[in-house]
Amino acid sequence: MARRGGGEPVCKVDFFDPKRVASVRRRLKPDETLLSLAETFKALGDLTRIKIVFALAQQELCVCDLANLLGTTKSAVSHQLRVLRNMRLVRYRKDGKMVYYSLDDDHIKRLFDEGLRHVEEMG
Amino acid sequence: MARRGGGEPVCKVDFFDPKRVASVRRRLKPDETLLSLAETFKALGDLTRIKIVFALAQQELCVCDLANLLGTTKSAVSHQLRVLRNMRLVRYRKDGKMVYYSLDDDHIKRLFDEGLRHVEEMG
DNA sequence: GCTATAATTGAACAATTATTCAACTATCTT
DNA sequence: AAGATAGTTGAATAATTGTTCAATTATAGC
Repeated sequence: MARRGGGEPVCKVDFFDPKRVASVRRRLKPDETLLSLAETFKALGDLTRIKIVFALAQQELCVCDLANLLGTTKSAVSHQLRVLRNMRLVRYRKDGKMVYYSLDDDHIKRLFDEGLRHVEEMG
Repeated sequence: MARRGGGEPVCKVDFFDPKRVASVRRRLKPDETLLSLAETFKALGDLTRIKIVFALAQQELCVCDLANLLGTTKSAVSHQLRVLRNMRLVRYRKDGKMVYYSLDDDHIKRLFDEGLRHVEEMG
């Protein structure tokens, strides 16, 4: 998001179908819900994080495993895991010094698979 | 993405489980596929675009309708529609001066609904 | 207590992004 | 042909984002 200036937003629309618009507006979910939804998708909208999710869909892994798999640092992975944690996409358990991550629930795998199907049928 | 400097990437990982990592790496999809997937999710990862997708899931709308619904300009909507078009999330048909947009296929609706279910169960 | 290792965190910076504005194309009406 | 309207596009800019580096926390073994 990136609004400019401070002026009030002006709707430069010349013509629209009030019936169509009203009908959709009535069914529109609250901003709060849609924002959470957008943020969930955004959390999946990065190559590194998608790889993390794919990997965790196979099996539980520690931060070191992920860093090695992705060829990056533990720090970078940890930062990205936080994004996924914030959106409740992954969970973790501690075992001594290690922290093992896994997908939070089956929704995530279904979401991932549904997206993959779209991409693979896109050609 | 935002790499800094020019040095070669260094893997600062001290220890990892080679068996686990190798097993996951073997099943990892090609970068190209995962990048498309990430970009698809990224296209859905914005409040304005999520609202557009939600609206189009209800019914076909023209750019003016969308601009009015979202309280923004046709220009802003048009820019965002291009992002969605690029990822084949929406299609359009022209009718005179008007351009009517709709969701490209049922995958999109399922993807959206699956995400919504996750968010609404998140609490 | 001391050292080593796993992971997290905050600051900094380059890259990316969303909206605005202005200019433009295309289509309809007269 | 001229004027009006629907939509697209490019440039500019403020905000956001991902990785790196350095410092820190927490646990294990000696």
